[in-house]
Amino acid sequence: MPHPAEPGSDRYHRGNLRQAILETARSLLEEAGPGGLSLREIARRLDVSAPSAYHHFASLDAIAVALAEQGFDELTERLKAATGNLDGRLGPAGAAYISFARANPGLYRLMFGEGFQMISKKNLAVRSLRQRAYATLSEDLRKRLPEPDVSTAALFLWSLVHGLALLMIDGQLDAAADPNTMIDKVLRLAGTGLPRRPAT
Amino acid sequence: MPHPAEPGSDRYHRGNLRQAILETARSLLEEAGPGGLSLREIARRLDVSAPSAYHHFASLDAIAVALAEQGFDELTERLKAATGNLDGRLGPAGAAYISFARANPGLYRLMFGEGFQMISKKNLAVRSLRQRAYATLSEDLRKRLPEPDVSTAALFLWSLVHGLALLMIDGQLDAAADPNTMIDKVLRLAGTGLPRRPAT
DNA sequence: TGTACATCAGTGAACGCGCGTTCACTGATGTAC
DNA sequence: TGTACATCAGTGAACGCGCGTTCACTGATGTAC
Repeated sequence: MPHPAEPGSDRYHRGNLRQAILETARSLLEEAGPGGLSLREIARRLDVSAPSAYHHFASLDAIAVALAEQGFDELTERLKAATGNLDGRLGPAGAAYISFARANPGLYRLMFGEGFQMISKKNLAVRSLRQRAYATLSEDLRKRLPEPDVSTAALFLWSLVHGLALLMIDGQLDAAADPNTMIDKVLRLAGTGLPRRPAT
Repeated sequence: MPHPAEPGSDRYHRGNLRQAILETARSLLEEAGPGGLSLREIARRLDVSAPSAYHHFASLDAIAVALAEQGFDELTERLKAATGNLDGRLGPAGAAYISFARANPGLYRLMFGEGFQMISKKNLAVRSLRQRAYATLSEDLRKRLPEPDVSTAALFLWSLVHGLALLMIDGQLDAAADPNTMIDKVLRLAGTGLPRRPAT
């Protein structure tokens, strides 16, 4: 009996393949990066034929977009949790942002990275998700900063955490140092500014 | 006469194919991104057979590494030029860094981006180029900043310009604003730090 | 309760594609005599 | 100056690969009577 699909077994029939595809796609994304996402590999891991996915997603692109949506939801949630109670400190939000990226590097890259190699539709969809997320974040910043040039401050902060997150994800950093203290120190510098050179 | 190769013509025979491959690869890189680099496409554009490349490069990877090397050389040069005469201001160096990335987005991404999808050898080679570049940069910073925590300052600065460069390359920013003034404002914030929230 | 049937989530086979690389070759170049 | 020859940058054909997607199908599910 190859695939008897007894009721109660964990065969897919009737509904849970969609969910299984997303979960598997997500681990594949973390293992192989956005470029490694492959419908055939997902199907292989689920021990299911490749075309079966087409009953749940229009294309591989659609799967990637669904993952990116998950990612933006989760990131937003984490940031909300980090900024919730205190109302002036931005450090915790920055740390939460970077921690999300470090916990989900493949997903983070899908969300924010390499716009270039994406196929048309995915590119547009993901781009608009990004822009929505950014709008939310800077709206939030607006409440915490003096009025003039909020947008510069938002861009400054986003650049900083985005850059630091990617450098860490890419393993470009001193392996010796403790990541969390490094993040902490860098974010503190965002508050104080770079030290001036010693007066000559 | 299909390929008569008269002396003085711009046929490749004897030596200039290597150069031509690098140039074409570089424009392809800018058009299609690192993921779009393709030996066959390069050959096609040069109107040359694909295997001919193997007389000059061991593999497609080797071409990519050669491009990355070019990139690091050029970036280093630009930074040197920007920091040469003045000795305390970091703004010009930051601006030069970002300007390099904006002028060569594909190359910049090859150099610093998406480590994940690279094939083994290329990955290692490019990674070590990056680390070398970073070491040079922070060595230079060491001369411009008060001693304690130079490495934090270097990481702060690198994160900021890297993040901002990528956001601009990806076209994630307000298309309305003028890029150069935005860069300028953000870099100035790196000196002063974020404004404090209004005292309650 | 038992049978006929529509639904639709799954299947295997096949499509066309572009890729990096290998192979045995060819034919122009430039050198040795 | 003229001929024989080694070199080696180029060639076309072919390899095996993995991919996304389409197609006509099958067979279990759950519903209507």
